[in-house]
Amino acid sequence: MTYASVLVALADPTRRAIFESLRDRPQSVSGLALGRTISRPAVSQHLKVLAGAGLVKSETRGAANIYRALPGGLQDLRDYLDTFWGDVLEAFAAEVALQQESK
Amino acid sequence: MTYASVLVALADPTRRAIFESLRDRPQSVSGLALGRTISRPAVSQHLKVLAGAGLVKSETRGAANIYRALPGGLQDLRDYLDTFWGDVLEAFAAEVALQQESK
DNA sequence: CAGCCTCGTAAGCCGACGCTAACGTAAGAC
DNA sequence: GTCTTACGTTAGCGTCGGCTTACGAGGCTG
Repeated sequence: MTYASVLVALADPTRRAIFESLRDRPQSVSGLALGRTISRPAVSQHLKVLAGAGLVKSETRGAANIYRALPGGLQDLRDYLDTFWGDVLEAFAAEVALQQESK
Repeated sequence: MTYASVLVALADPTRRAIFESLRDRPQSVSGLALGRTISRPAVSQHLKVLAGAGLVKSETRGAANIYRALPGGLQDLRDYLDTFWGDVLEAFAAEVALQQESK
C-alpha cells in the first residue's frame, strides 16, 4: 500500500526536484531552498511528504537537519509496476486464446 | 519526460483502479463505470488522462469504445526509478568515503 | 425513419493541495 | 546572556483537480 503514497509524493514536480537533489547528495533544508524559488517552509512541507512515503530520512546534526534519500522507498513502487507487467501479459495471452477460439 | 505524466496519472486512486481493471481485461467505458460509484463521464475523463500518459489505448468497435492497458507505458517510469538506484548508491559510496577520510 | 445505445465534452461546484507570511523553538557563536 | 542561524508549524489564500449534471455526436436495431 505504500506505493500509493510514493506515487503521490513523486507526482509533484517540486517534490521530484527536491528528491533528485537529495539523490546527488544529502542536504539541509535551507540548502535545498537556496537554489529554488520557493520559500524554506514549502521545502520543509515537501520533505514531510517525502518522509511520510519513506523516500527520505532526516538526521539532526546540531541545529541543522540533514536530509538523505532512501532508495529502498522506491522498492514497493517497483514491485507494483512489476506485477502489472506479468498480469497484463497474462491478459494478453488470454485475449489471444479467445481470438483463436472465435475463429 | 513521460514518466512525469505517468506519475500524475497513477497518483489518483480512482485512476489506478481503472487501470488495474483494464489490466485484467479490456473493457468499454460504461463497463468500467458499472462496477464503480462514479459516473460514466468521470471514467471517460480519467481514461483521457491515462491515454495522455500512454498507459491506455482506445479501440472503436461499433458504437462502443474498448480500452486496453498498454504495459509499455510503464517503461519510462521504470527507467526513471532505475537511474535513481544507481545514483543514490554512488552518493552513498561517496559519503562513506568522506566519513573514512574525516576519521 | 425513430428510438436506443455508445461515448465525449462543457459548465459548474467543491474539496484538496501548494505556497507564503508569521510565529515559536532549539542549537551554536560571541 | 545575547544574537544569529536553522528548523517546524500554523493560518490563510489562490489554484488545480475530480465529480456531477446536461448536452451533442455517432452507430446499431427495428
